[in-house]
Amino acid sequence: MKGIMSKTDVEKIYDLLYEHFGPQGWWPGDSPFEIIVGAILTQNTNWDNVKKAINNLEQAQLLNPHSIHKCPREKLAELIRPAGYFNIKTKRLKNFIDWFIENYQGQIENFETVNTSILREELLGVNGIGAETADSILLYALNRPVFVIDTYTARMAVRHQLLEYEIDYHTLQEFFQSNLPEDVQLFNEYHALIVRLGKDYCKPKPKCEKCPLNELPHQIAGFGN
DNA sequence: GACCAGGCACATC
DNA sequence: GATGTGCATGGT
Repeated sequence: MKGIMSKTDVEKIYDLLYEHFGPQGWWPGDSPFEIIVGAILTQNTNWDNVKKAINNLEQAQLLNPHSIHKCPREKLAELIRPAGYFNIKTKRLKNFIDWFIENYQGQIENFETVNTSILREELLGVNGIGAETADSILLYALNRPVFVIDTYTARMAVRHQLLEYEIDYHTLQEFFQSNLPEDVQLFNEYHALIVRLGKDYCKPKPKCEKCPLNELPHQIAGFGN
């Protein structure tokens, strides 16, 4: 995949975002397991709604794999209702938990010996876990050096013309990973900053006036997508 | 009321 | 292989 920007440009974007927004402190969550639950619940959903669902789970003492495993679907669905798509997300959460307990005894530590690309394939094998959710789990819950792509990333790439063509998930991921040092903390902060950019400026109806990326050399603000 | 939010699987052509 | 659709709550 051919990017029209240089390695230093990709790092320049990071610098601009970091200067503008500062550290984002991702992922919000107190444990790897909570981060995984959040990653599933936040699919196509506002994070504020996810927080309500996670609070409900915490109040019900369900923020651990075995408790969710034993929890009836109806009760689980009711607790995560604020996160939207609660029926499908109940299935997805259960699918993950079943796999996690079956293969790893519900122990996060048991992931440690598994190669990242193998683990990624295994996660993708769970119905309801796609590329972004798998990568979010790998990066934010398990500290693996995997760059997370989301709708904001794709939108930014189009708006700011990072690539000449092909903006599918894998291409975008390769673009960032091949132009950056393999650094978990960098990947963590970079994706979080892109989401912040998306929320503040790179929206479906763009607000480009004060976008920190206006300083980019190739920038064409407000077009695309 | 319309639009949007830190996707994904599945149906259909 | 590409494109369309269902899933759902809550804030702006």
